[in-house]
Amino acid sequence: MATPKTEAFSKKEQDLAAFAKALAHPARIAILKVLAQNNECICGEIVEVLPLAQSTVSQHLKELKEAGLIDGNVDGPRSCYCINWKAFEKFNAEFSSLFHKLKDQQAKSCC
Amino acid sequence: MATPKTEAFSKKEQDLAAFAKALAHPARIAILKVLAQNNECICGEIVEVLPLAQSTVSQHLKELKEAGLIDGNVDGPRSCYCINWKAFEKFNAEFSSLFHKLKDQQAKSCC
DNA sequence: AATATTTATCGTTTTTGTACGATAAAAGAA
DNA sequence: TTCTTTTATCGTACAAAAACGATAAATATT
Repeated sequence: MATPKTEAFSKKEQDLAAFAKALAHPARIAILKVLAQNNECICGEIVEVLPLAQSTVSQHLKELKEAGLIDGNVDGPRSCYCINWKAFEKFNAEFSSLFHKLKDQQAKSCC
Repeated sequence: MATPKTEAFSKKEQDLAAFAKALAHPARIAILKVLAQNNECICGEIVEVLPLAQSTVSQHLKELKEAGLIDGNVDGPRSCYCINWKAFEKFNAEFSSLFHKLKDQQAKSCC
């Protein structure tokens, strides 16, 4: 079977992996940049900038939203997205923490 | 077509995405933890700890290696892996940098 | 009311990821 | 040399991701 075994790992590991997965595509990193640069974070603007079809961009936005990294509000016929800084910072901190925790544990390199 | 369009993005975006992808599975995060905890980072030890088949672990190790996050030395019939701290720190810094750059750019939230 | 604009969702195709067993390769032990 | 141990790789199967066009839903505009 090729059923993923994500359940077999700790919640923290799962959460961090999910966060990393959300950033694991250049389009989604590009989207975050656009959201930070433009005050008007309208879906259409993102579509104009990225070299992807509208439906594909919408899909990436959905993934970022499900990961908690962005929020989206309906504004008439448009959708306005922006970065969820709280969540973003939390994950950034957890990631840094992993790095430093690992480094502290490392007694001495073996190879 | 469903051919990924990674080439259409900047190198920095691609690199960061590749780094994130390497961490986008709980097993690979777990492997990094084991590598940091044990001085003897033998493949077999990792296999014992993880709930995955030997071939699957070997595959994950390969991905981490290709991402540059770990180094692997052959030691007789065994393989000894350890974290490449230089690469790890570099990516950690770039990731933090992205976060702070985004945050500085954010003039005011719009939604 | 009819039309246009905007975006989410559906359906589909292709590619990549995840997982395993089986086997090959390499080195140590008998 | 033969056998055992260890790990990488191959082949395979299924799952999930990435991409697109088409369409539906919601709201403005005329």
